[in-house]
Amino acid sequence: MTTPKNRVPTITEVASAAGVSRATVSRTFSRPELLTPETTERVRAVAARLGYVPNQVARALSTGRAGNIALIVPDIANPFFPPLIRAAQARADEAGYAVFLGDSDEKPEREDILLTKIAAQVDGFILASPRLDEQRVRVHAARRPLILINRDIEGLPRVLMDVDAGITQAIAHLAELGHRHIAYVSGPPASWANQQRQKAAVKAAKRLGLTLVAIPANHPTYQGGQAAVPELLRTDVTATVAFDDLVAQGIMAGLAERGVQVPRDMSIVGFDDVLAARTYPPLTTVAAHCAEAGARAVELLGEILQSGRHPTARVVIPTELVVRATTSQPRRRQAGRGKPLAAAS
Amino acid sequence: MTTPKNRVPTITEVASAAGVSRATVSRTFSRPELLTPETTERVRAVAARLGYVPNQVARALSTGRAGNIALIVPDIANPFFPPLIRAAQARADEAGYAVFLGDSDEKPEREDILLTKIAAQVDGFILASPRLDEQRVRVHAARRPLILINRDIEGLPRVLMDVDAGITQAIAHLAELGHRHIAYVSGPPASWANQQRQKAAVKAAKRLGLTLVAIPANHPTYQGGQAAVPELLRTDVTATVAFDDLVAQGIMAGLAERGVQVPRDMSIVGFDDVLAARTYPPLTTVAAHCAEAGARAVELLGEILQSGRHPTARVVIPTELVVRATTSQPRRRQAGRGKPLAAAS
DNA sequence: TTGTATGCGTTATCAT
DNA sequence: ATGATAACGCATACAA
Repeated sequence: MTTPKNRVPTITEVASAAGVSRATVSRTFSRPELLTPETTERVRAVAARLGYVPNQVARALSTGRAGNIALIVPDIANPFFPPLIRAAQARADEAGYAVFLGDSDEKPEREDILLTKIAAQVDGFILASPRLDEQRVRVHAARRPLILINRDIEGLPRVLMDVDAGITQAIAHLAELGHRHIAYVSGPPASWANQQRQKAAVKAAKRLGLTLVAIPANHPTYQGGQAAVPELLRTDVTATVAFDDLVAQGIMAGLAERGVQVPRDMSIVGFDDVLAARTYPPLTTVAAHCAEAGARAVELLGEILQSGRHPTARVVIPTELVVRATTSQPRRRQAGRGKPLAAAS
Repeated sequence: MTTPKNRVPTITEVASAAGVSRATVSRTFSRPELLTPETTERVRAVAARLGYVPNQVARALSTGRAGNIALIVPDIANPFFPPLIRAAQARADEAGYAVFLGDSDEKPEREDILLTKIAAQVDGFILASPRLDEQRVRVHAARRPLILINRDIEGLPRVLMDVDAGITQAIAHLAELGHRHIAYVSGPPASWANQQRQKAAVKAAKRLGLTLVAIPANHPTYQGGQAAVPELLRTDVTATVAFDDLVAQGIMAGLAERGVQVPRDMSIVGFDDVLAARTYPPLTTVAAHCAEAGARAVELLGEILQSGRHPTARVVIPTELVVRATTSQPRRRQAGRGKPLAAAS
């Protein structure tokens, strides 16, 4: 009824139907304070009857403001991102922005392409855990407001996790339980997040007099964690801190396959807290509050877009250890590691 | 170097720099076959030097084609969607489309708003598991090409899962193991997907002479599944088919809390296969191939946009049972349920 | 308070 | 094969 044909009416049709100029219709939707309440109301009524909706494309071309933001992530399917995306989306929505989602598939060059391709369609970018090199990031940031998540580049607005606090708590927790030898199973070496976490782990371990070995997981995935288990078992560690929850989960699976019990034979600590209590046993992990990170990034971007200013804010989100059930005291005899079940008898 | 200032050059600047008309520059990027190879190359060179990128907004306004598609989902954080989104995103990218992501937060009215707000900026929609009522969906579909995922509305192009096949296999599998009383823990009653699955379960159970009780999980989440457990234990079922993997996982957690062992005391079957083997024990589930659904939906939309035709395709993606470790024969004595541990002694 | 006229960057129509 | 020019739908100086 409201829309006789498939086409949505334009501002011109509303104007003539309401007996006003196009400018008045425009103002009705963009700057109603310039109009008499009566006019606005009348125009609104006509517009509603006709099913008129301001054309955002035309608006964008005219004003230079797209009303959109872009969120670019390395892998949507990584459980770290959905909560972040969800929260960002919700905040953007409140602020009246629609969001483009880009998945770079962990490839820096894909990030670069996405960034340039949609630049004209968005007012700003949020780059989550970008793999792109610093120089390129700066180039893009020079064109449009750009917020970084999980990457600390001087001079750019960014939202970070307080990795140090969480990791320190985790290592202290393990030390308190009596662990002396622990492993850090790392994520992508090129990842800033990984470097931060590894560095923090090394520092905390040193301070507490623990030995820490780093074991690479080629990919920050379940499979990556699983694949790291053989090398993990070649060491004599009694506890493992994983790059993230996904890797931790993979490690747990790999251990289970080999009959190594968690936490009896090996304590595990994850990072991110995105699996909640959804592992078995429920995972002890460092909560990174990724949803909050997403929300804060959008807020930051919104402020920049509103003010036109360019504050190089550096938001740090606190992290903290959440102790669940994958950590406990090490077994008495740590000697015969490598064949833990045999050693137990 | 390539970009002296923050602003990207317009077609006019490229034109004058290359000593050609704006039309020629335009053709260089949209219809190069109309130009001499020499001209295209020359213009391209100048454009590259200046850092020119065609402005998609202006393009959209001029052509009516936005070069974008919208993907709307009820909840990004539901593990069913990330693989779907990821696959859709990848396909869209190949076809040169950027994608808007909308999260309706399971609210029909939010879907409605998103749909109308973004309409002008996209060439078509993909609506995954829409909660919106059929009439409204049709209204939107009349304006722009719209593909449905997980919703069967006559006359609209849609991508569905062959729920019947998977559920039938699941029930048959349980029957074969010796289960006689099974439960279906349902998802959102308003959800078409839930109705399909429940219907299929009822039908399959009847055919095999099993009794099936339906137990509601208010929300299709981990918590929802967990909350359904008390009611589940009040019945005398020995096996449960859950609305989806998330609910199944919640049920497993709820059972574990109460000392009910899976699969010894209760067999569990999920749906979707999005948790892979990431539960403990690894979940027996119906694989729904949601990534493929996302990809197919984009392909379908692409075809429609290319051809301008409006084929009301109905793509059905096969599903099949994946047996892992949460299903086994029922315990001998089923009498004293409700306090399964006591009964065991 | 409202109307008039111009421009946003591009494509498409019509010439040449 | 290329150039001139009018849309596309809207916002906004400027005028009234």
